[in-house]
Amino acid sequence: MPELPEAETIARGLRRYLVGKKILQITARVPSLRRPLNLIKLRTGAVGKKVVAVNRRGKAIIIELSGKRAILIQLGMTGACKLCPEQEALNKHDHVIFAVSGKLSLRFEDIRRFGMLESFQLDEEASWPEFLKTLGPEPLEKGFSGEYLHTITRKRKTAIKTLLLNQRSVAGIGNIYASELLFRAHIRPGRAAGRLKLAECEKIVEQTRKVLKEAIKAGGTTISDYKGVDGNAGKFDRKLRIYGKAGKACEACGGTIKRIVQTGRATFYCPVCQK
DNA sequence: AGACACCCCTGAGAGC
DNA sequence: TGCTCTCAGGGGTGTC
Repeated sequence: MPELPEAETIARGLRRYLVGKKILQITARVPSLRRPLNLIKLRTGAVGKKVVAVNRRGKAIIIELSGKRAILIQLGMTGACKLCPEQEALNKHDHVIFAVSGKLSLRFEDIRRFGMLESFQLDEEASWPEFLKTLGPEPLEKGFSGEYLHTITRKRKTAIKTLLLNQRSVAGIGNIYASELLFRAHIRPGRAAGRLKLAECEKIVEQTRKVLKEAIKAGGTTISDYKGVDGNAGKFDRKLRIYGKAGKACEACGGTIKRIVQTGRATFYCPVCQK
């Protein structure tokens, strides 16, 4: 499900209600998500601690706690964080429940269980989840520039879309926005990354920023099951120009939108507009 | 090193 | 109605 804009929307929602609250207890209703849940480590790291901040890194949400502890939440394909009154009935796929002061309940719901929850020490990089250590620059920050993209792509034969999906290149771009931003940048997803000119890399960076910012404004994308902390769906799906539109007319040129598969993931593009 | 295929899991929708 | 098949926003692992 969630890419950067969805994670950002969730992080903002959590921040608003969670900062200053105390984690009272953590319970799990399944033994594992993507990996076995280390409930003991989660509890030792978080129970009794106060929420200091809620941040986002790429597609992941980081709940910062007192004592420099933190919880990393990776949403996977179908993960969602919901905040509700503690007495509210549990849903079938509410897998991990955080009891929070003020009679609140933070619930991690995840139909496909591709998500991950990990506890770590913020000021000890050695304790960080591997995923965090290797994550590329934030696409909305200065580190992600045309020059950066140009540099890391030299001699790379990988398709540009595949490279953008790799979280080590840049953090937070997922399958939907990868198609959308390449459409807006007029670049074919199958182009060898190493053959892109500096000006094209700049265009990609510019359109990445634009599309992500627009999506954050709209509260994320809803394909089927994305929800914000309050259960509200995002509205960006109404703004998608290319994703999921195979066989339909390109809004820019009227040409027919194509669907291809790259490393097992669907890609959509306009063969006329994108070179 | 880097580029893939495959796997984890449930549910929705299409087609028969 | 109910079966079977395909597909789905992520990312870790193993193999060539």
